[in-house]
Amino acid sequence: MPLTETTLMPAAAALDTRELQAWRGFLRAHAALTKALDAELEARHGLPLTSYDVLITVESAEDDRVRMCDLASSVLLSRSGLTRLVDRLERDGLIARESCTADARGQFAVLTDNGRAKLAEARATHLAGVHSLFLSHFNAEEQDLLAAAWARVLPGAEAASRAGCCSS
Amino acid sequence: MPLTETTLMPAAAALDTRELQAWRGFLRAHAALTKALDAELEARHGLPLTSYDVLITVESAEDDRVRMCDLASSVLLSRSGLTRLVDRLERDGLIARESCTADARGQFAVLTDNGRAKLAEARATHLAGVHSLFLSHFNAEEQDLLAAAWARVLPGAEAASRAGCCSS
DNA sequence: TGGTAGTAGTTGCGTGTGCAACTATATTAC
DNA sequence: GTAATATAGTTGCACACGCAACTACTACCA
Repeated sequence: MPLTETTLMPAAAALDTRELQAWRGFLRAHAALTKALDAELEARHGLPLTSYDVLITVESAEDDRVRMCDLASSVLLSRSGLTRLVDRLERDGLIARESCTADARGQFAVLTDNGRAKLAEARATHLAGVHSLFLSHFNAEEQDLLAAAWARVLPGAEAASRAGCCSS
Repeated sequence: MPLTETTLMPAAAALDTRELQAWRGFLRAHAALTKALDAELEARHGLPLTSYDVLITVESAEDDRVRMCDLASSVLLSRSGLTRLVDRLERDGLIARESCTADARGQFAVLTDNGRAKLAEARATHLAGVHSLFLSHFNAEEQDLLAAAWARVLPGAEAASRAGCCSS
């Protein structure tokens, strides 16, 4: 239980209820949304959310192919994590690897026909889920506010996450 | 498309840029924020974010003790995941287990003195991080808007995530 | 040209997590 | 009181992920 006032650190006051609801709501909303969307995609199409993410990223790229390193940063995975994920998608026939002629170190992840078909199925499910569970709660103006909010938060957050530790 | 009621729209069109920024920004912001906050807590106090979450939940409970199952749902972990996490915290001397006299199946996770001390250290770091990376980007009114947004999203999202699949 | 530094991708290993099965206790029905 | 069912917590297992080390290649520089 709360005992003494916080020590002599800067800005160490506990969060007030407004802050707490803004922050913890954000965390809970993310957890619930990703869990629900992942479960739905998995149940209806046997496709985890991360795999869907890869497929849609590849599909939206020029010529249905993306370099592995670009893909990794797009889908928020480490390079090794992406290697393994693409291994699975290749095993399932949804993605193929093609080597890059311009840079012999490079590999492209390329969408196969099966991958395109699977994505066509899954996209409707996923978009409907994102709409009904998230976007439908906001009108256009509110969506703009959210987008603006992330635009303010993201630079600092991504810098801090890359740095490993935010200066202070 | 700012649909007002949750109309069952089948063939969902692709997200427009406003929707995309609201949704993907949310995902990226969460990933970056949790990664940065976790790394900072780990670097400065050797405490992962999930462990911090457990400690603060226990501390804010009556008598510094919480039943395992309540703790699991508070920190968004499965029961088995929580068992293992509490194992680690017990090994590190931050949490102790005490059996529950009222229900012989039950266990309490109890904060130890070391746990309380560690939490006192870590709290300042974490709160400063949450402020600087997230809350500082919003004034009080905007924080209220965010809180209201999560209040709208959460019931449906948590219901869907519990159901396993939100049969649209 | 040769040497050094940097980058792309993969692999070995450790870790944190969920699911399903299990034990032990509680609750309800009869 | 006993049987059927539900719940609390733990354990076995599988899996997805990150880090660090490694190979292969590219880029830069003197």
